Amino acid sequence: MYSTELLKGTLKTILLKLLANQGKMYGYEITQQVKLLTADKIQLTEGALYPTLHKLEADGLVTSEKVSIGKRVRKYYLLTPKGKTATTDKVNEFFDFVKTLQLLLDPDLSR
Amino acid sequence: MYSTELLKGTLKTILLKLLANQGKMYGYEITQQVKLLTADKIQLTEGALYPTLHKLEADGLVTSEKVSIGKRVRKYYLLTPKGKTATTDKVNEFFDFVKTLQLLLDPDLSR
DNA sequence: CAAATATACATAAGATTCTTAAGTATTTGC
DNA sequence: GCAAATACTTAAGAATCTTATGTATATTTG
Repeated sequence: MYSTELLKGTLKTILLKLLANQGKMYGYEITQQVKLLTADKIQLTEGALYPTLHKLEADGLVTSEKVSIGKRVRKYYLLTPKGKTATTDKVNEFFDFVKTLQLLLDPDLSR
Repeated sequence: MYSTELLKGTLKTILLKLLANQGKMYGYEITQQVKLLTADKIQLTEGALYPTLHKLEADGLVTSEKVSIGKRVRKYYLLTPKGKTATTDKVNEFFDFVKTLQLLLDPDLSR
């Protein structure tokens, strides 16, 4: 587990990219996928996840559809066209940022 | 320039590593170095920088010494032993985090 | 030489984003 | 049947950033 201050600023990017890869996902599924894919190193908390999903929806990057499973309701999220563009932009920006940070944090690698 | 939410969580790491590389630096010098080394892509704001330096000092990771330049006073910061350990830890943690995020953001690279 | 720009630090108000916590309810496994 | 897992929501508080303001000295430039 990381000192989660690192997660700040990358949560939206993670969510968008997962949706881009998987088509559609619901909140709980996202937490499990992230836990699995990162070998427990990143564990999303509900208090961060759900408000962020709502924000993405409010910003028009995702839409949601409710699906009843028995008496329970799952809320699936999927990317809008605007969301697809945003995903590419944000992922690129992240890797660019990392490259830039390497100039500061690891001068040997950037020679 | 990046959507600065990415900077969150990495500012302390940047400051510590710069001090580790350069021995000692003062605030304004840090802003200029970062601007230069990142080709203007990262520009630290004073409102973020100075409180963070104060925090690092309060946490015992750096000490400061004031140096008079004419009538003006520069405040140099330098790492404590505790700060040196923290620098290594934080830089390692950052690169580990990036590696983990690649599992999520760029599945092709992690095969 | 006056005005603009650069150097240098500090801090407060507000915004954003996270953690922690509490609440509600259904389903599965033992 | 009871614990754990599934599933979503929201509120209070903490942390970290931006924007803005304040103060002051030094240098550059027209």
